[in-house]
Amino acid sequence: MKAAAAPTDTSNAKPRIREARRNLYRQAILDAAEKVFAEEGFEGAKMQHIAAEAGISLGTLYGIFDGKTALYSEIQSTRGGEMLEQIAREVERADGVLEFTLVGIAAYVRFLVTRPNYLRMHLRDGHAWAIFDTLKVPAQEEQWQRGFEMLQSTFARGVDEGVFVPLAPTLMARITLATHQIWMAEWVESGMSGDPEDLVRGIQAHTLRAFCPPEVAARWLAKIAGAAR
Amino acid sequence: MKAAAAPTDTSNAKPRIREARRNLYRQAILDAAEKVFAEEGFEGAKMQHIAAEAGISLGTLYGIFDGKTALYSEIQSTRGGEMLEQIAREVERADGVLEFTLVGIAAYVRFLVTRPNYLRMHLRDGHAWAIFDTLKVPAQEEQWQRGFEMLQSTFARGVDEGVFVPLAPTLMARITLATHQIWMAEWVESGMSGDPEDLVRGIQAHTLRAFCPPEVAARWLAKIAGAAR
Amino acid sequence: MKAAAAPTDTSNAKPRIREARRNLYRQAILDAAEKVFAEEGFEGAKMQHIAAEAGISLGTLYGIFDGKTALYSEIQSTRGGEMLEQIAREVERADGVLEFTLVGIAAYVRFLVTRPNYLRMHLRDGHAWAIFDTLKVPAQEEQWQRGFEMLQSTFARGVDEGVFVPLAPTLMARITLATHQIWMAEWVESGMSGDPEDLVRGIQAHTLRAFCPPEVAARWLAKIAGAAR
Amino acid sequence: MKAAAAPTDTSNAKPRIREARRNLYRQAILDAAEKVFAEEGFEGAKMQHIAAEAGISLGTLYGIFDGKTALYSEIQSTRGGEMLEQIAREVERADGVLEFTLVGIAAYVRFLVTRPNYLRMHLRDGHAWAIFDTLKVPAQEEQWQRGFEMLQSTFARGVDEGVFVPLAPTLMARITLATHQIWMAEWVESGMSGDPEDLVRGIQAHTLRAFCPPEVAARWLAKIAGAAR
DNA sequence: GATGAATGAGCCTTCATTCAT
DNA sequence: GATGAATGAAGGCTCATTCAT
Repeated sequence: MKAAAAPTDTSNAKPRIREARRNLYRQAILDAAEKVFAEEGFEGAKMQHIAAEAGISLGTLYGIFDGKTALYSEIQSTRGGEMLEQIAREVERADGVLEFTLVGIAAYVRFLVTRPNYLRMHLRDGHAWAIFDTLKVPAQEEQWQRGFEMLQSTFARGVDEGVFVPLAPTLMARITLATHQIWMAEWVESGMSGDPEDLVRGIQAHTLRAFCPPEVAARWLAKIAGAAR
Repeated sequence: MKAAAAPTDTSNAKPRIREARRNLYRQAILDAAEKVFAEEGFEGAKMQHIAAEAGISLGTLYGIFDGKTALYSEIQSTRGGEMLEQIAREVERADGVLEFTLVGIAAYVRFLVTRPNYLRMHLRDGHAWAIFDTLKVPAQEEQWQRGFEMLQSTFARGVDEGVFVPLAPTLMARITLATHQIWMAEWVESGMSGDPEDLVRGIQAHTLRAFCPPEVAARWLAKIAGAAR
Repeated sequence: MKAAAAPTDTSNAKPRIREARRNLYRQAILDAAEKVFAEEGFEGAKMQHIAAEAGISLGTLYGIFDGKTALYSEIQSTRGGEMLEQIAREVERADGVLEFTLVGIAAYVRFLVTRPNYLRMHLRDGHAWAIFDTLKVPAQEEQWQRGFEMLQSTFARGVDEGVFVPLAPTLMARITLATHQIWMAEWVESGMSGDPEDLVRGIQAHTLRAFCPPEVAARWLAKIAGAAR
Repeated sequence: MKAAAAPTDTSNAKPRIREARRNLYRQAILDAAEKVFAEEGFEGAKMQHIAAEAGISLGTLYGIFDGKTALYSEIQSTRGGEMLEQIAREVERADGVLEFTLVGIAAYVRFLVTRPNYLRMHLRDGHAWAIFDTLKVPAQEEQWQRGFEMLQSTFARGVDEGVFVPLAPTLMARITLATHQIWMAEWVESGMSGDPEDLVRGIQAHTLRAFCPPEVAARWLAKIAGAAR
């Protein structure tokens, strides 16, 4: 029968190829969804719109993701994981709590700055991450838990070592993130045209001023300025 | 002739009562809506749900407010206005830029802490106020513009006088608000049981550390600690 | 108790007075409804609007009429009855079938011309009266049946006497009415400013031409022209 | 490479089929809507009802038409256009103003008689076309304007040539249409069982009697009677 | 009796999701 | 596997009608 040769028939494709195509779609969908969620928000985003943006059909989309929520969830999970990995990778070569913190900030900002759509989704969620029961999907929560713990424990250590003023580490972590977001929101608003490294230094400086005892802050602020020269 | 008593005459005292009841409903609706918006967000909120929460019918709700957007808008407008007024009233007796800032922070926090539902709506909006084009209703924008200008110009003055480090006033204003919100989010999350005055002092201290030169920060931190004793 | 003297209390009014007031309301409502139905059509008309136009409350309106349909029905019934009565009164002094017809036309037109709102309702209904199953209310049907019979039997007699060409009397009656309506629609459209007597003569002439044998038409057209001098 | 057969390629023959099915639905919807509008009127018609009548779901209906008004508009526009075209086509072979008029009448009647639902919608609108500002949709107005001009200018020419009595062409056009409608309403009411050609001849005869000088009318009435033998 | 505030059924429309082709 | 047409549940809003004051 000639049916087997119909253009859409892929039943004789090797599993490897099938998997590869599936991953291709997956990525295209995630990219498209990120863009649409960034522009329209979760409720405003239409599945049809996402499928069109990805250049596939609704059916294919649903064949790969279970629904709108699952898709959203997946983005948060994937991007969040990537972000955490990248941060973890970069902070490895850091020496000491403060350098660890500053490098982490830089990694975090650099990651988001190169993923503007995810950044915009992130900013849209606002402080949702700071009040966990308003998060749309559990995946977000898990990621944030992991990231938070990393950040929190760093702050806790820093407080112990005296490089940070005595504040609740949780609060410090949240404020740090919120501050980052404000800075990046401004960067988005101004057309994403500013130099991301200025952004990094600005946030680092602010963090030092906000959380370190004066003399510690002064020392490190000088270092940053020196590096920027 | 006693024409004034003709059957169709309603000019007696009725309007007063009518008005009173109307205001009663109005308030009940606003409270209910605030609660529902706080819990479900704008898109997730259902008019039917709001009406039920207010203990009235859909028809009555629509008799008083023009629709979902109008209702949301009204809350933002009213609460936003109240908040700005309260802040303006309290900062009047402040002396100097820094005291002005600290009193303003206290007023802002105290206002929101006593309106938890509005606070939660506020936190839901997240940074929408920081990227103006994502605001849902014009009323919100106007309010924020006014509030922002107040805050910004204060920071600008403070930078000129040397009580603040040299940062862009817009950024300072946004960071301040974001930080407040984080602190309050944590307070909400912990069941709204902590002493709001601790909240006030925490935020004030953080603001001082983050934006003032060390010696200025030190002096005022001492003052705050003294007052709290 | 002083309650008995409250302005809206009418329990001690004499039945005569009560009846009189009721009729007063009745008329006010009918006038208001006629106007609103004329302007907005049946579906577009709002009971609230009608009550306001009549200067009374919705409750009073519903105390006197059973609902929107009943109100509409009542107008059709009342106005239709009035119209038929007036026509019957005027044609009494007519001599012969043709004069009877011409006087009837005049009476019909004069009636509607002095009730522009009812006329507009009438025109809005279009040919509803010509396809009985689209009539909104039974009252309309009864009235039209009576009026139709009058007109039909006149045409039937005229056909017998040879003053009309042989056509189905029902059809003749309907065409006559439709033609009237067109003429009046034009009059309404032009701002109701033309002389109604020109309208009467125009319609009479058209009817003569359309339904009489040539020589009969010619004779009566001359009479009409003569009367108009 | 056989890129044309890639899984996401749909450029084959599918669009043809899709278009065909779409047109099928389109027609089914238009038919259903025509019927429902005919029976219930515009306001009374429910979209759910139309979808059910067409044997499809609401979603599909809305996928093809933008809404109730658009659907109504489309019917008026399409049917009106078809009618005008058919009339224009048939009157082409007419010779002289009077034959032109008679052929036009025949074409108009024959068109509506074969589209009973559109006819009933048409009759429901009543004289709306005679008072343009009551038309529901712009599409209707345009169609009527075009048709009217055709009819009017024919009457105007006929008046000039002396084959019609001197009456305002606008009025003549309107009366003609109203008369047609009455005749057709009767035909509908009687179960649409009468011979449409009788209808045509009846209306033609009436038009001749109503608008032509006696001798002209006599001559053409004889012609019609001859043709019917 | 008079009022008009209150009710809630019902309608148009959207969009996440399914499934026949 | 891929498609996208088809589905229908659900929500915002209106307005005829009722009934407590």
